[in-house]
Amino acid sequence: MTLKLLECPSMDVTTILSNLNPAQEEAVTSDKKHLLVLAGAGSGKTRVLVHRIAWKIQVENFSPYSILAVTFTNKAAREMRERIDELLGMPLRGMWVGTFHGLAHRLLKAHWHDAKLPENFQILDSDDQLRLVKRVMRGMDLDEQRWPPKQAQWWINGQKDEGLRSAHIQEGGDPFLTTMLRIYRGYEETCESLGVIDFAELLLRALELWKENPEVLEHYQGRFQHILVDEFQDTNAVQYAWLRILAGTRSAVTAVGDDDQSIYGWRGAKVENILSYERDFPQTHTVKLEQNYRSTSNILTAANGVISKNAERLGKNLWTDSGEGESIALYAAFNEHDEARYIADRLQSWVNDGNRRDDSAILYRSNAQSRVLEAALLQAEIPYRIYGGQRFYERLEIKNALAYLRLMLNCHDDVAFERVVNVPPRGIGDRTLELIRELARGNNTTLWSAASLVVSEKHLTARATNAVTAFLELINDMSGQLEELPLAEQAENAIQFSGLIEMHRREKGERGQARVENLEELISACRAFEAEDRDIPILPQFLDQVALDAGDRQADEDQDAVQLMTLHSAKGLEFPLVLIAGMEENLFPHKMSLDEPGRLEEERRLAYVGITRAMQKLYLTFAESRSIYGSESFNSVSRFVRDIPKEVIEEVRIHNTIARPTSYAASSIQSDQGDNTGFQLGQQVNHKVYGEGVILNFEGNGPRARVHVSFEQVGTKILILASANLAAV
DNA sequence: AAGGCAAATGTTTTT
DNA sequence: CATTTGCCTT
Repeated sequence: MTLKLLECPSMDVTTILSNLNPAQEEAVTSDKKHLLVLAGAGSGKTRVLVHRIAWKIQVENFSPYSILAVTFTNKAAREMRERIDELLGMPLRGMWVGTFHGLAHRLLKAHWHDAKLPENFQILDSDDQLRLVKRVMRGMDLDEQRWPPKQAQWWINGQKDEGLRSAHIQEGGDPFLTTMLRIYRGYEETCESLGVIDFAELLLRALELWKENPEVLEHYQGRFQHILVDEFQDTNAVQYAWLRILAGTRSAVTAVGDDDQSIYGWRGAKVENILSYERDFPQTHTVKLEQNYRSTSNILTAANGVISKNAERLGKNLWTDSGEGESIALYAAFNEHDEARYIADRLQSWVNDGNRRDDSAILYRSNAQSRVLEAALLQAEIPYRIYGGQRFYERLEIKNALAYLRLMLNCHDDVAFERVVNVPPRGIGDRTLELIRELARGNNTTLWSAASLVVSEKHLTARATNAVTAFLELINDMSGQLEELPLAEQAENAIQFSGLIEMHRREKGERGQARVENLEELISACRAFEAEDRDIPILPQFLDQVALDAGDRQADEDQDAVQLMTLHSAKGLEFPLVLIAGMEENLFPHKMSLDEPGRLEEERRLAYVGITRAMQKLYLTFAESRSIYGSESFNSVSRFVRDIPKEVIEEVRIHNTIARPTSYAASSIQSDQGDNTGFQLGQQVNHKVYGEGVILNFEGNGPRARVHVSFEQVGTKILILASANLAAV
């Protein structure tokens, strides 16, 4: 017994500290009250966090029960827990690890009464929220053209992220503010009466719970002696306030972040929180992690070159002791198709050189860019996997199925009721529904009760009454069968009896098929779901989890595939090979961010994030001509490319010297040039002698046209189309 | 009440 | 260009 106690800690100290560099070790073992770790990209940020937790538990003998670790994404939370378990060699019990939203939810569930919420409050996702905002606005008779509901939703969330309720906001003479405020008030009231809360509300309520209930706060302040926060630069005002109040004067806080990787300002994140930290948490020890273990020095030179142009920085300089590595390739594509083809071609040789596709990624600024890239990969038969885009639990068919499950659990769930009362179509139209809504408002009851009343009091035509009755009975029957069934069977019943699956089966095209498959996927997800608490029925647990987790693991991980994603979703990831497409002004930096210096700096940080994802080889590509929304635009190469020191860049093809059409000429010439030639601008062609190339320009029409082709081997040639014998590739 | 057509509308995203 | 949204007809 004694022997064991003596033996273990010393062994653990070596395990916990082995393979840490001096800065990392300093951060892990720091015993000043608070700790701020400014961790550059690829400097071992998560590692420090995980090892510090292990240090607190195994060396300083803190109970896991007294530790709280907060992240932004479910994925990060899962990963952190796994890595701690792994390091300690056993699963941790009692420690709270979760997202801000997940933890807030947990608190509100435990203290629903003090938080002034109904016990079974529901969480609105942004789609539900938008529907509600629309509903509120319609009730106010606002012109949806003049006041877009999306904008109102955005505005409300912005206020909530700042911790402002409608009552806190001063009304000026500004008609915009007046209207937004009116909507905000109406929306607050509606949420209140429905017993639903949106994502921002989750955080705000949790903060207010503590502010207004000192005894609740006291309990958690006493419990959590150590609070650790990941991605600190992404915290918004409410999250920061939440941390401060929880920490109080006793708890020790560790914040880990990187001001250079703050890319969510548009969502309410405040980099300034890093600056306020040392002021608000006195006795802070600050450690900078600047040694990078990820990238070659050429890649870091490029990254530093880009980020150093930002004025608002705490200042860090990444370095590495690994070698220079390969130079950064820059490709000037003729248009977006040429760009995509080049990328596919580079990926092909990556694989031919014996590398895995999994180790490569194509990054872009906006999702719209993925289409062309996909087409090129498809043609080159390179398997790929797209991240982002629509999330599993946000898909229409999935949300409908979940709405049925929610109704089965609680028929007074108005949000779910509205969603599926006429899906699939069962003859309950707008007129009928409006009557039910009115009745519900008048009697201050739920839609379900109002619908029952409409039936029993025969307010409607026989046909409509029958339709409503059928719906009420359907839900009743389905709820009746709920008892004691495994979750997967409950879901299967919901999908089956509601007619959802039948509706999508009949839907024509691939879309219907995909939706049927998604519904089946939902059943598998139910089968795989494990209840956290065995004493509570499984369905409500599942629905809560689903509300807080987008379910982004849907992509099948089996196949070795190239990863496609936006620069935003690439944060936190790394790949030996990275290709960043669309390095053009107006696209990246995006034209919407050009006017405000602050937003431009954020774009620059995004470029920094993108570049630092690369471990071995980085390609940057841009297109001289790109069609966006059908019309062609000519953008110059991104300023971020120009900020990379020349000596680490290798231009793949000398910029062709052929005068490219000005936008004026383009509109008049392009419509008739190249007609009847069988080829188009930017097309990849093959020539018997010169090899492969891309069509840059036409002179004249038909077979007698002359064509400018840029060949990979021999540069640009001008050929007579009729005698050149070009073959399409 | 449901299906069809014209018009509008396009960053980034987690929870 | 492509997709979604709203309006209008049947």
